[in-house]
Amino acid sequence: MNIFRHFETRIEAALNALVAEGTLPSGLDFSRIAVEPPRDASHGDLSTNAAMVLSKPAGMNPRALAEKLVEKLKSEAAVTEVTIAGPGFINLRLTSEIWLGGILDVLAAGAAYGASTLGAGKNVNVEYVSANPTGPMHVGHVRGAVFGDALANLLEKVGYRVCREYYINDAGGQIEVLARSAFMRYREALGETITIPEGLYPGDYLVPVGVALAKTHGDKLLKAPDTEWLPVVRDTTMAMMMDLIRGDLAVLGIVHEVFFSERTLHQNGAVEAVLKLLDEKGLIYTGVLERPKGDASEDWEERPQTLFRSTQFGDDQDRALKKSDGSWTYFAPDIAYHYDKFQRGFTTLIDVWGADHSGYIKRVKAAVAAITDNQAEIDVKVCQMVRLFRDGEPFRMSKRAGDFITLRDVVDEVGKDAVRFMMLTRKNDASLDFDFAKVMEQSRDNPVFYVQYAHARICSVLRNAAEQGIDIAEASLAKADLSLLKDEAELALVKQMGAFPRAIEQAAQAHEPHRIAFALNDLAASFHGLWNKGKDEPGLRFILADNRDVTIARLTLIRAAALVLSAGLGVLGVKPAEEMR
RNA sequence: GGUCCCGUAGCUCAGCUGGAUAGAGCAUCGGAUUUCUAAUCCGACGGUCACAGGUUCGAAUCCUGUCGGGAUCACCA
Repeated sequence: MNIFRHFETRIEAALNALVAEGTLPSGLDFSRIAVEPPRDASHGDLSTNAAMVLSKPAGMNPRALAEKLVEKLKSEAAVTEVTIAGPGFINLRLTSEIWLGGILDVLAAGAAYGASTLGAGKNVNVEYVSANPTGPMHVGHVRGAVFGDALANLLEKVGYRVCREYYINDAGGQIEVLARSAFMRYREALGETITIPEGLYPGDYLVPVGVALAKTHGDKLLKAPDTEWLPVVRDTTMAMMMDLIRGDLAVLGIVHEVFFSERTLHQNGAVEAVLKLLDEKGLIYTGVLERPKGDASEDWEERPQTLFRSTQFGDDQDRALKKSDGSWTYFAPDIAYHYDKFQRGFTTLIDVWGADHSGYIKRVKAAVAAITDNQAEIDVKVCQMVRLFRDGEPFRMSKRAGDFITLRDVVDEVGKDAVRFMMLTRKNDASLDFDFAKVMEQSRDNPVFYVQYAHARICSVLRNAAEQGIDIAEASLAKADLSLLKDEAELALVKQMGAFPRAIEQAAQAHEPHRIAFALNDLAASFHGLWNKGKDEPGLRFILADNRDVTIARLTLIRAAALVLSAGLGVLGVKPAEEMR
């Protein structure tokens, strides 16, 4: 049971009762009412702003309204005290039984703890990574990949049906460049000595592609004209690059359900179709864009182009759909792509992009609004840059060919779990510092370690208990007398666990998985604090030789805490550590 | 120049979609260990929430403007 959600409904019931007896007018909007933990725990267990929010529409003084509401809430089960504070906050204090009961919920739910039906099975499409298929993924892709994946997990956790999607940019000019680069490697594989010309991809990840081409085609392609070998080489290369990328993503534990090819949109006429749709709405014209202000470059020239009236949907400028030579811009198939998502039944779209694409948000939102007649909502999450540090020193990747840090480099050095957690310790729209040393550091300062250590510590205590012959089977723990948990720090931990489902829901609604990382850090802090309290007061230790019942109750408590930690880590895609070594 | 993001303690950052006396970690200072792993914990110190207006019962949070930092810009993808 989500205690906050439970009391939300109880408060609404109380308000409805007040409406029924004429104390409050009907037709009030309850949507802004919040039930939350008070900022200061001394105020109580729960706090609601109901009286303040409803005061104006009800035409009542907030405190007077609060008093009426308090009358109703006093009789509520599990409520021990109701007070009015400040401008009209209503603070509730609950029995410790109801909080302690939450421990059983955790045990019953296990790693699924915090799951809810908020999303009601609604389809959500999360598009993330979508890196150009021209080589292995580099470190710059990692944050968006982890963010998108954790967000997808989070939405699934609260009951959405999530489609994880990757848009393959396999139609642009860079694909031909890639194919030509692979062709060089093909010649190399046939025994030629090659030098990769300027402008082609020099990376040696194409060497296996050349070998594969040579194996399949022998020297047949050498004699063929461009028009013949190019499609062959392109398709083979693309397939191998996507395998490479899927492998990279797998290293991070990421698996997409749908890989959507841009090229298919050109081939099946979807781009023309969506342009026709926009044209019928009168949103397309031929015109000339103005020179961007502040652009003093020489090579600017006026060009008549096919333009989309994105300014009608909040964009700053109309946007080109065709280049001056009549071919499509990148934007045109992208509209078709988003329309395709809509046609596949998605009315909630989330795109995860890097900071370098932020200038693209308005036009895509405009396009989605236009083609779906505002029937779909799209949220574009931009992940700001990751700055890399080694031992506190920033370092940049040089642009020189081949000299970039790959996703695999990072994962090989610090491990999948550390990378994933660290990437989620900032909100997406703030830039993030990633220090290789800090991620591996075993200290309070490193949240990756700190949270893992809390979990491992609990596992360690449970192992010790088992060695001492204490039955820690789930079924036995479920029968513990939890009323023996009386210490303030114990109850604080229990309340924090009880608030966890709420944290999950709010993170999901805000599309902000980083909040889970912070909630876990807080939970770990409460546990470490409790553990250490047992040092000062031996009577508070988890395992007491002379009191089996209290021991069982405490082991149940920390077992539940471990489950909550692993539930949260699960959302982040991080495996909880059983021990630290 | 336009657009987007950021600006909160000396440093790195949270701040629950507008709530109560703005919170953590690091650093500094003072404490706790024959350990259920001290790889941890407890306490103290530390703030004009960049600045100026506005909206209202109430603003770090929303709006306008200014300043500072970053990203980005028309036929690349």
